[in-house]
This record gives sequence, C-alpha cells and structure tokens, in this order.
Amino acid sequence: MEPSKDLRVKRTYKLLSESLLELMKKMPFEKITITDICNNAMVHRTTFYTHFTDKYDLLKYSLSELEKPFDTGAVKEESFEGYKEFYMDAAQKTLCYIDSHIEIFKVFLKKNQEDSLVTMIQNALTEKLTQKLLKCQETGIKLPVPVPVLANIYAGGCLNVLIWWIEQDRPCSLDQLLEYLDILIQPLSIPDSPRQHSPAISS
Amino acid sequence: MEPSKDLRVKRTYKLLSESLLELMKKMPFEKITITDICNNAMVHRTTFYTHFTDKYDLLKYSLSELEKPFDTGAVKEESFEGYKEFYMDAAQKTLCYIDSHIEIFKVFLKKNQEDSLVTMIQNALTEKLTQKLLKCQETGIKLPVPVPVLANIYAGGCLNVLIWWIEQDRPCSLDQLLEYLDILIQPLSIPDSPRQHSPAISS
DNA sequence: AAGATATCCAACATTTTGTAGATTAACTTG
DNA sequence: CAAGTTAATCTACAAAATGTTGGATATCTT
Repeated sequence: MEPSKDLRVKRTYKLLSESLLELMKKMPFEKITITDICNNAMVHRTTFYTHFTDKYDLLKYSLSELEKPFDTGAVKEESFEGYKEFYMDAAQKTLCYIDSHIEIFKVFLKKNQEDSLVTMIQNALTEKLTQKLLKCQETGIKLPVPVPVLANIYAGGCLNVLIWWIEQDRPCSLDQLLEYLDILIQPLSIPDSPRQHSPAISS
Repeated sequence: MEPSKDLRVKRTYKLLSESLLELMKKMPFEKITITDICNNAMVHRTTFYTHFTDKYDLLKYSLSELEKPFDTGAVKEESFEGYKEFYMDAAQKTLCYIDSHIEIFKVFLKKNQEDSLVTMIQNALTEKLTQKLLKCQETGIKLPVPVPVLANIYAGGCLNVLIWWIEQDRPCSLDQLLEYLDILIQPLSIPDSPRQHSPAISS
C-alpha cells in the first residue's frame, strides 16, 4: 500500500494517482482503462503492474491518501467531555479539510446517481421529505435550518442506520429499530420556535 | 429501460437480472463480466447487446426495479400533517420492504469498504464517535438508544449533508453549515434521562 | 395463419488485460 | 563516488473480453 523510499517509486505512485484523478474529472471511473491511466501519466503499463494489481487497487491507494487525515491527527479524540462537543469538533475539522481540497473531493464524493441502490433510495427519500417539509413551511411551521439540510440529515441518518442494521445481520427487531428512530427523531426539530398551526394552503 | 410486452423480452430481462444478482452473491460486481452473466443466464451474448449497452446498464435496470416501490406507492405523501409522522411512516415502509427482501438488499446495499471515499470517511467518523460514545457511557451518561445506532445516525446525517453541500457547489458558507449542524445536534440527544456526571473511569 | 421480431449462432476485428525476459537508467548505501 | 540493487522501459506475446455483422431459427403478437 505504501510506496518505498525510492524516489522513482514515489514518483510513479504520484503520477499514476494524479493521472487517475485527472481522468475522473472527465469520465466515470468505470470507463477508464489501465491503458488510459498509463498513457495519461506517461508511465509504462508494465510499471503499473509492478505496483498495482488493477485500477481498483490504484483507486484504493488514492483514496487512502485522501482519507489519511481522518484517521490520524485531524480529529483529536481527547479533551472533550461531551460527545456533542466532540462531534462538532470532528465535523468542523472534516469540513475544513474537505473545503480546502474541494476539487478533489468533488470528484470522489460525487454520487453515481444511478448505479448505487443506497443513493437511489436516499434520493427518493430525500425528495419526498423535501416536498413534505416545503408543504409544512407553507402552512407556517418554522424550521430551524433550511429544508434541504434537514431533509439530508434525516434521510442520510436513517439510511445509514439501516445499512448498519443490515450489515450486522439485523441485531435487533424491526420494531425495535423503528422505536430507536422515533426516539431520535422526536427532539430533532423546531427546538424553540413556536408551531403556528394555520390551515393548509392547498397543494 | 422498460422491457416490451413481448414475453421473450421480459424473460430475457428477468434471466439476465437474476443472473447478475446470483453472481453478485458470489463475487464483487467489478469482477463480473458480460460473458459470465450471459453464460449463467443461458442467454446468448448477442442478445445481451440488443438490450443493454454494458453491465452497468443492466445493473441500473436491476436496481431501478428494486427501487420502484420507493418512488411509487410504498410511501404515501398525503394525510400527514407533521413531517415527523410522515418521516416515521416512510421509514417504516422502507424498513418493512427491505426486511422482506433482505437477501437481495444485503447484496446491493453492502458497502464496498475500500473503494468509496464516502464510506471510508463515514467509517472513520462512525468509529471515532463510537469510541467517544462508549467512553461517555462509562462515565454514567445514559444514552436513549444503543451506541451504534446513535453513531450511525450522526455520521450518516453529517456526511450526507456534506455531500449535498458539495454537490450544490457550496450554497452557503462553511461557518453557516457548521451552525446548522450544531442546531440539529443540540436537541438530538438524551431527551429525558438525567445526566449523571460521575468521574471518568480511566480509559 | 402471417408477419414481425427476438433469439441464437458463427465468425470476426478490436481492445484490454496480464505476463516474461532483456536492456537501460536511476537510486541507495557504504 | 563507486558498486550493487532495483525500478522503469521496451518488445513481444497469449488470453480474455468487448462489440458488431449477417443470416437461420424459433417464438410471439394481432
């Protein structure tokens, strides 16, 4: 996974990695071939194979480089008593890091719209929630944050818990899980603004 | 996208789709070739090309079939006044549907651990949060739901908002976004159980 | 029953992948 | 800086996968 100290190797890793990124700005990863990457990097294809087994291997390396700061120093685990403070600190560090490397993250974080079921379901859920939230707003209910932010928090959180639940082979019953979601959702809204119940403005 | 009324076509779509799913249970999607899919489905490869351009095209179709219920009747948009009720209803419908097709969803929802930056970052964040939450629990703080549920809700929600923010080309400032997260996180915890601040039990 | 059309089949060109051995160039270490 | 090590390049090749063709056969729709 790690390039040796040899300058040539480091150079090769860098060239291939940057080449991949460059190509990913132009076309989807699936369409990119090893030949493409090598030509673009001006590195011989046999050299590619001395370091990586396939393009996924290279991708993995490139991503691990980007992800490093999240694993190491970027987030200090000590010196917070509550987990909310800890969470906000982590969120801030994450945000800042991504913000300062935005072009790269734009490429790598882009959802593939149509070839990920998670994304598709999340999109559907987010869309419906957005509609509903907009309607609620029309009826005079005040939301603490913009609609898309709320919709994405809800949908993302829910889906992620869901995936955890599936990957753990359903460690609790379905009803139990729903109860958890219900508990978490209750307080997560309109913390202090009054709920003005005015009649709906049609649809 | 949609197969015609011709029985032969419907059959081909079904065979190919099921074949892909079957193979995905055994090996990662990237390793599966069109030839594999056709052999397994006992459908000639030229037939494949009359309907799909590549394997991603087939995957897209298969996923869209699974996702259909989310777009259509599974979630009724009317007859809820608050969005919390709406959300819980949607969550319930989603959960039930997935639960009743669990084997399929297990295959399609599985995160690819190492070739998705979103997943990697999310894992890192979830891991850190879990550690922190466990420590908090040790100090006597009572959590309303199990640690992994809370960690996954937080991490998933945060990352999803982040992705939304990036894909929308940062529609608000970084500080603004952090403020939103802060607002949303404040109420999302320990709704009614008392916070017993006892001294930390080392680490 | 007749026309339309999907499937199958054989054959082929092209692209991509992955490997091997030999040569050249660059780096590390003492 | 010299010697030994190791990486990169190059040529060549084998195997696999992709994508397209034209025509024969079977099946469906109306």
